[in-house]
Amino acid sequence: MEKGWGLALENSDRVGFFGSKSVFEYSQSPRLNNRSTMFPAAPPPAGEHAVVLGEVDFFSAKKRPVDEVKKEINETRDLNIGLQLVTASDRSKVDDVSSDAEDRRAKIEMGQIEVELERMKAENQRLKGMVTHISNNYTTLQMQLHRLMQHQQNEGIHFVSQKKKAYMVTVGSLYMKLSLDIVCGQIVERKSEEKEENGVVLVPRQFLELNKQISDEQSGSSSEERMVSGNKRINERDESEGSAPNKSPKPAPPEPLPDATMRKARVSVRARSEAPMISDGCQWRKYGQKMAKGNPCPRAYYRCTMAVGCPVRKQVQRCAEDRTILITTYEGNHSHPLPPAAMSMASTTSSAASMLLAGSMPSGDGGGLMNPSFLTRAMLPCSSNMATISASAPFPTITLDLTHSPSPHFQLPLAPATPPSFHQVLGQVVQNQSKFSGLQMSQDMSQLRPSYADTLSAATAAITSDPTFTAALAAAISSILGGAQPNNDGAAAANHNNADVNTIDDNAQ
DNA sequence: CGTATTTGACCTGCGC
DNA sequence: GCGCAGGTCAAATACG
Repeated sequence: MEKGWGLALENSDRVGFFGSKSVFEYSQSPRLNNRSTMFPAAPPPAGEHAVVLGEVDFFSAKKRPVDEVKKEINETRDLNIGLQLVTASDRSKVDDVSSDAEDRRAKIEMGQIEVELERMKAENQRLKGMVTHISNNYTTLQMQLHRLMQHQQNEGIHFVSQKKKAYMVTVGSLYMKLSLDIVCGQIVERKSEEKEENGVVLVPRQFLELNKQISDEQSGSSSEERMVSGNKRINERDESEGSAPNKSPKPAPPEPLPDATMRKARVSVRARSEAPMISDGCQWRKYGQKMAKGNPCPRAYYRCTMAVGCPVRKQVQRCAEDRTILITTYEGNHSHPLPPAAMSMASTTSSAASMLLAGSMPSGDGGGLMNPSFLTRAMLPCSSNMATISASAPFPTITLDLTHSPSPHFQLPLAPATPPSFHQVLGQVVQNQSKFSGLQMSQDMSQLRPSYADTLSAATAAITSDPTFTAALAAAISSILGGAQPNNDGAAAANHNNADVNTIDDNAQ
């Protein structure tokens, strides 16, 4: 429906219209029985002016009485689209009025756009403020991390003692356990020499499983026999895939056993909890319980029931020496989507398994630098009371100890019945990795035998550059950010003499 | 009645 | 080869 601008001639009953192209005069014609009619506008009498009054429906107006149309025009005055005086006799002026009215309409629309623009500017400003705030927080955290790294560098590394399957080293006030014997072929050879001197077997079975290339170099040794025996169960399960027979003098195939490794990689969590089981976001079904030797508390076996056929299992057992500590050991990777609350756990086990698997990968550097012992050192160095790799367990096991307070910067209170969340655990691991990345050798390192110092240097370089560890760490971090739910639980503040066989404290005594 | 837990039996690996 | 220990299975039982 076209609308035109209503014109009124001052001191006249006549009403005119003009649209975008034409100008008409509208009035009642006595000649047509006073019916309203539209005809081309005649010039107004001299001295009269046409006044743009307001907007009116062009076509419907001509069928209505003049007074009614005039009334409608007047009622639209508040639209503020006219009121410019022009000389009706000057057609060009009328055209100008038309053009000007269009401009005014455009200006109104422009005004609305400007209002919207202002609103968007304000919103943009608010979002900019948020970005700045987040950026500042990020910078602050980065500086804190940098200070932590520098602090750790100042603490240095000190060789403490040699144990049967590992070497005890302290980083600052914390212990770390190094499986130096399986770092690379050269170190293994040195261990063979030491074996003659000390009569000890230094190669943990599970690590040999993951690094057959190294073990193959020790053909005929007792270590290999242990490896073969330890692999028997895995090989039997993989017989359908054509694995090499057990106890064969022939070298094992160079390819690792990723499935078996992933299946056997474990993540053990120590946490103070009165509850029978820590809440990890998954659904579990108990399928067995056994009394373990040396522990009056039974060990319960659970399997994941969130999906049919999910291979993930876990064991729950209380620590023999301190029954307030609940030891939960996870094994395997979920074969189904996980709820956010379970993402951190799944990411942890998956990352651990990935890193252990990476340790089994054949390496072109002549010995597989990124083997599981590196993971040990990656997790251990600055928080051996936080995360350890077990050298005595039948399978590679990462132990996250939440019963200690490894760092005042990350110390969080823990209610006795509420275990810490894995977001905190992983955050600690991230911190540890950061600290280790900035690790430097102290003067005491020069007192070590060269092979150990070299090994530690190599370990540092490997961990800081290894993409697999980075990827695993990224997975853990993304799970923290993506699946984390706020949890104020924390690690226990009190120091505790950890007596579990899988932890470093016990081995260090 | 369906589901979860308990518990003794069984299997397997490993040391002696 | 035997015995021990860890791990799993499955029938019996408990529970809602």
